[in-house]
Amino acid sequence: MPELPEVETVRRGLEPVLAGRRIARFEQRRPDLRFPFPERFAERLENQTILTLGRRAKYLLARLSSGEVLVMHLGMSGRFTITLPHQGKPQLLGDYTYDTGADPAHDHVVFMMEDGVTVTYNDPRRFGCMLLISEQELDEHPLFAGLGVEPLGNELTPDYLATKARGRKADLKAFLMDQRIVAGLGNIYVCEALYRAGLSPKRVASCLANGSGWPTSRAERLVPAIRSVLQDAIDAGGSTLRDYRQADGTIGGFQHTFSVYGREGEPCLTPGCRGIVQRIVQGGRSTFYCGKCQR
DNA sequence: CATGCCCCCTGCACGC
DNA sequence: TGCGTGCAGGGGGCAT
Repeated sequence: MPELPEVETVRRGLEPVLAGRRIARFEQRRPDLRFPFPERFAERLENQTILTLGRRAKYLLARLSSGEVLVMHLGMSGRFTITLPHQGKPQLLGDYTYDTGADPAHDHVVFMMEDGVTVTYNDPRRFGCMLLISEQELDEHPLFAGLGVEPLGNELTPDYLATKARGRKADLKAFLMDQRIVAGLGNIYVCEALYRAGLSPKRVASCLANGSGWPTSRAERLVPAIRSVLQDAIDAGGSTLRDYRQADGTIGGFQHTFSVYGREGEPCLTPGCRGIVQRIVQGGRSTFYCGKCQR
């Protein structure tokens, strides 16, 4: 799944075809994804103009002229495909060129914009979701109320991490995976950030604070590690695992830059380190790290 | 409140 | 070729 860099990449890909455009028709092909689709979903979308396409954590937020916000999450396998209209040919829903290689059986939702551009949401595992929430209620909605800081914003500081980590018994991996602490990190980028910071994923989270609650040098290292790995990934257009593609059909390249993720048994890339990347399981999910240079 | 585990679902790689 | 197993980028819900 798309973690923050992939969602941001998708947002940037969709923005030019969605923002400022009216949804002419909307097609919903099944009753639900992770949650049931909203009541009267198509009615509430059709003829609305998408004012802006934003992102919070791993959620895409399409602000509509009606005052509602279309909230979209890609889960593990969600993706969008943009299809341009055939030249000189009326573009009808269901009559579009499918160009991603994805199984059309999992095309659950189709947006047709006023200019004939089609945006299709495909999600084999259906862990994604779409919700309509009024703009006023967005911040108080259960999905958003508890979210932690945006890692690329100004609020992620060593002080913040130390405050949140103080007294925590969970390990660093679980702490950073917790969306209530830092919103948008996932399995890949937590592993990569901990590598960049030289911190073991098994270390207790409270090691980010000292006895007085002030940040330790570990917290000081972790902040730039998180920021840089996310920014580098965004700059590379996200990571492409299996058949994930960007909204415009091109493929992100950050997976070629992974230092530890998916590299079990391979040599650590830290200059001079003779360690081997190992895979362990934490909270039921794979963690990759070098036990030699990540302490 | 914090923590850990299960589950939702499909596709794919692997070993036999 | 077929089949069983384990694994996959998330996160809600529940028991403890």
